Amino acid sequence: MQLTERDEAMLDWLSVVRLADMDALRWALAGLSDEAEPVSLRRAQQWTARLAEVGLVDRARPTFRDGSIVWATHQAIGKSAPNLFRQTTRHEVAVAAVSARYLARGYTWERDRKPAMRNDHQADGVAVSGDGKRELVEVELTPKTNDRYRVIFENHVWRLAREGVERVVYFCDAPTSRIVGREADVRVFRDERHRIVIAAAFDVRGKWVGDEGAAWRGSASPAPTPLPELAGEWGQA
DNA sequence: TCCCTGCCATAGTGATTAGG
DNA sequence: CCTAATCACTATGGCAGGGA
Repeated sequence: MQLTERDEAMLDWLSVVRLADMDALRWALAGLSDEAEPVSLRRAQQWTARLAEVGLVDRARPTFRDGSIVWATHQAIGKSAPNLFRQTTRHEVAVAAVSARYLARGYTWERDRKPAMRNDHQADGVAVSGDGKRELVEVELTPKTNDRYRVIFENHVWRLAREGVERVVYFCDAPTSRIVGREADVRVFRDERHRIVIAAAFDVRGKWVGDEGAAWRGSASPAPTPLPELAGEWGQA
């Protein structure tokens, strides 16, 4: 087996997101080949098969109804295999789905920094565009308590103002998007509100159903995918 | 039914080797 | 030395089979 640059980039990415489903792999494989459209499901499965054969990735189907979950093995990245039965697994798979779509848009993906102070908040990921603009990415499939939102949005506003963060983007299911949108309306100053973008991109089971692109349309930065205004349906929920 | 897998044929690419 | 044939891989998609 010949390990290509893209294979290595994929393993690096899996090292960051830990888990991904086949759909996320389709986007990540495209993004790391500088392509904007996802590769076929078949292709993603075969990529997985190719790397699984030499022990660099492993996969499982925790519930047979859903697709496979793929992760990089200890041999590949020096991290132990994830526990697929934790509560947070669904969330991690969703984060990977979002992350992979950022890759396909030419962003790179990083883990957010560890909380630096009391009341600090660590986002699910940081997407960095080609010209270095950073946006915090949150994936929320269940609403948090109001009190949590107070702390979190204070932190977002701080980071927008002080840490050079361009935008904060939430990817939610529809009910959660409404709640997050309402919180953002209340807690973020009017003239900063447009820098919090909320997309209803998942169904309640955590499957991506979003309009590919909606969440990027409000982009505050011109690159890499300059697009006009945020579509209304994603806006104030 | 949905989803994954194996097997198949085909095409493109880059490296290596045989022939002139 | 240059070109062409060959080889090893990867990419893509069709189709049948199998499990829950």
